[in-house]
Amino acid sequence: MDHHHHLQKPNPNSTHLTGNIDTWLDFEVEDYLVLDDGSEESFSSQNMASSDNVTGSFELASAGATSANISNMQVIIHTSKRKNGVKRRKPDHAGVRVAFRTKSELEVMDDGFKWRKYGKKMVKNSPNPRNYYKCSSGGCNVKKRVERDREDPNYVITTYDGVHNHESPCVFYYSHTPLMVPNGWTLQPSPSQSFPC
DNA sequence: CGGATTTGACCAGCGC
DNA sequence: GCGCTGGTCAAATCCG
Repeated sequence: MDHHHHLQKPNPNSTHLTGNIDTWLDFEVEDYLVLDDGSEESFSSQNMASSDNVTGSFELASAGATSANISNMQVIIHTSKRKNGVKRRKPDHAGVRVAFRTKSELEVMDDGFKWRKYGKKMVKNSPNPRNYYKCSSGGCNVKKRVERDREDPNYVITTYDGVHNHESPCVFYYSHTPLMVPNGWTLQPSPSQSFPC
């Protein structure tokens, strides 16, 4: 799969961010894939290549030309979980799940999509609630969960589940090739400074 | 009034 | 089966 595309960050709508963009973009390679609870299978970059749940992974590197200090962020994509060969998830799920972890004071980040909150749950062993969102675009059943990291409350863990059947309403430039990218992100053929939203 | 959110109820896996 | 847990539903409520 593609390497080293320029990564456009999700829409950092400043009206919803108290911190600056640098805070928002403060990813570290090891920062993203900590899935929280024991029921989740989590992958490290080492074992994911051998995991049969992983359909694909790719590495995104910033071209370094912009002020965006995304450095070598890596994103995990994996399919529906299986147990004893039986899919546990509903078939209408696209089966693609992406999780990453960002340092943010805000739980909700504007990633360019419209989300409708449909649930909130306290999870075991965490003082922080987990919030459930569904993409509010018609016919698109992408979901995401947002929760604050249990052992480092400065971080927010966002898990996207599924692939949008539509483009982000705020994408102006995007590749004509339907590459698989994390929801809310777009691959760009070349570095760009413009973030239309 | 219409759409989003809140919140307890409900449900489905899973382990025992 | 039963209880625990996480995910979803939906009625009530909120808010523009």
